[in-house]
Amino acid sequence: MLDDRKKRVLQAIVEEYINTAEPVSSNALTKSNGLNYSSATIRNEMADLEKKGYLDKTHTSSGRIPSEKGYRYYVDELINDNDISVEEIKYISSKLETKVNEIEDLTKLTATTISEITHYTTLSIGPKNDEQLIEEIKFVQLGTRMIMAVILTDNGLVKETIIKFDEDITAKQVETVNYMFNQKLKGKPLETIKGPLEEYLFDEMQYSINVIKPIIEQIKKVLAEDEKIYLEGANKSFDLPEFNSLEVAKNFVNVLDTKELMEDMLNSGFAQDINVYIGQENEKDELKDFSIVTFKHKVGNKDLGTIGIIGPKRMDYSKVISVMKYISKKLNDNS
Amino acid sequence: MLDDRKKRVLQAIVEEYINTAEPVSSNALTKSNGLNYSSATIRNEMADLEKKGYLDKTHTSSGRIPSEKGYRYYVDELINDNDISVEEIKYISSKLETKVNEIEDLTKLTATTISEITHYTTLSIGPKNDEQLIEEIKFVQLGTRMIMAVILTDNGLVKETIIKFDEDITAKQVETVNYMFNQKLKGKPLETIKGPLEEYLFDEMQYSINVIKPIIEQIKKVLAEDEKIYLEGANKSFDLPEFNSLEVAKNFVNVLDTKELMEDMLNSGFAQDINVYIGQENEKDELKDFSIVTFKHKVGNKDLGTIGIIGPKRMDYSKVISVMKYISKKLNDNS
DNA sequence: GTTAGCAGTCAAATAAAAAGAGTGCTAAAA
DNA sequence: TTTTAGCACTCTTTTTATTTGACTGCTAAC
Repeated sequence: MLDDRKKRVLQAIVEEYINTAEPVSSNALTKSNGLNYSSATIRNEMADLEKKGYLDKTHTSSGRIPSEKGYRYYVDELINDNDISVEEIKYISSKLETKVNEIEDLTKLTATTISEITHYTTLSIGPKNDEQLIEEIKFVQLGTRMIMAVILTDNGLVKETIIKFDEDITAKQVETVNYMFNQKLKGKPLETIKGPLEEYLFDEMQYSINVIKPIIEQIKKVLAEDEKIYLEGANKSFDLPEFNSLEVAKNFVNVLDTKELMEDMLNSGFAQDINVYIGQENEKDELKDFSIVTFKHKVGNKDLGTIGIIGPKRMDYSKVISVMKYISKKLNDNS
Repeated sequence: MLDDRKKRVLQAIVEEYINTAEPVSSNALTKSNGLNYSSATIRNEMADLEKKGYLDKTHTSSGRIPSEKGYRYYVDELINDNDISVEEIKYISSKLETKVNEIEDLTKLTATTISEITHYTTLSIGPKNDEQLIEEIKFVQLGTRMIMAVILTDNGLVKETIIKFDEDITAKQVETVNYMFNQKLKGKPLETIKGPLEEYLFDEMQYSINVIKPIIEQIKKVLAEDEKIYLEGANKSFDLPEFNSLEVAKNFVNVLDTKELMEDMLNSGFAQDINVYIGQENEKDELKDFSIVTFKHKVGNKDLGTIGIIGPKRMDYSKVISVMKYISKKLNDNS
């Protein structure tokens, strides 16, 4: 579609703009990137690229900036997905050696690492747990009126919650509950608990409904609770020139303060493990000014959670994607 | 020190400025607050108050704004600490009826409520736990190579963590560990665990040092982990005119993104249960543009955590303090 | 196909002028 | 002695005009 020189011009403009945040002039390009043509020639190419929709102007006599279509073409066709230095590789390796006990901690650690290398704001969320299978539910008595429920899944997820009662609980009761829950739920997907659990548990346990009811309520509540989203490096974005616009800055804080938006970001359709959404490609209006790169974090087929990067459309896609790919490879090699 | 009319003028200026965010002119005051004097008279009073340091001007011919000394005087002497409407009382009551299972959840709930009523950004942190006494430590086997430790304190705090091993663990070992830890730690303050625990546990348990060592490490790690700080309503601040200055906005995001600053805010000396820090009164430079109100949240003598409000110096101190006092009273009455 | 060169465009920076909100002070009134 | 009317003066904000400079588009020559 685009001939070779046009591709080179487009790539040069995108990369220059990512670096400088200033509209790129024909003159600026003659010096760089092996584009040994006069500015007039470049100007002709630029005019063509603009006509085709890959470039925009901020005003009639300004330099060019990439359009969203331009960024998209760059991401799909021109990107260098190995844009990662030796130092960065070293840094990532050392970070990933940290020992963690819970899955979510690994995802958080990865998110932090990405944020540190790319200088963008990252979000992370633990694995979706609905499909995970219940391996065991343990009930531990913590006091005369307090027990703890611990749910283990085949994926290594551990979820625990405390349940308080208005009356004393006997060890026998805990034991019965323990037996009953495991009897009914072992091997079932975690989402079973979210369903009408009462029905088939109550029948058999009429005798201690006042014990079992608060348990079910609390467990449901904990599982229903929105997953925690971890935010890393919010202030980093504010050093970018885009955020000198109060409107953009406000919008950004608003996004980070609105859980639904963040969940939406992290859960948008996953054609690939790495997905890029540029400006208007985001469904939510609030995100139209930003680009988002999501990264489905997994080892083998085991889902570890999702990491999202949010930044300006003028994001360093090469760097971001390179880092994600490298981390993904590294994690899978290690295991 | 200040005669009655001066107090009334100062109070009117502070309140007017809190409402409008605009320098207050002598004219604006003649209409309000039962100050039935001509603007010239008010001007004379204002000039006096300025000479005494309670007011500032933004330029020679501008209206007046309160100085930090002015705000301080207002907070100490002129404030109405019952500035709370029937609707607000209803709202708070309904909120506080929500059943919560963990202390931190109550503190979080309270923080959310305060944020919703005052429209300021709030931070909250759970109770300091160092002085709490260990009531019991339970070890629960979750798998052949995984156990969970649950620490209960006299204050109702529950802290749990997972420990993974490189080799299989027997039920007998867990039992021994259980016995040993409780033997040594029951009734001791939680901070004991942070100390050189190994010394007197290792001696007696040489035989299973490879079991006990990872346990100690992990428990220490969990307790050492910085307390989680919950943030509520960050974007609310951005609607305030103060935050139209990019510098202020940036500073604010920076504060909220820097854990140490937030911890500092929440832990500054507690002469009273409610403390107000106005602008320069804050120790940290980064907070000099803001006012902070901290609220030591407790029932009886039981510490439940701390809540902090951060906003511009032009904060509605009356509202904030009234809400805090009301919640405090309410909680203590209920229990 | 490429390039030099020039006219034309627009944003950004600088300067000058006008409008408006308030104060401080003085002298008169209460 | 306290209060107030009124006016000159100050300083910000808004508006308008002017200049500068970075680019482009286009044409004609290479």
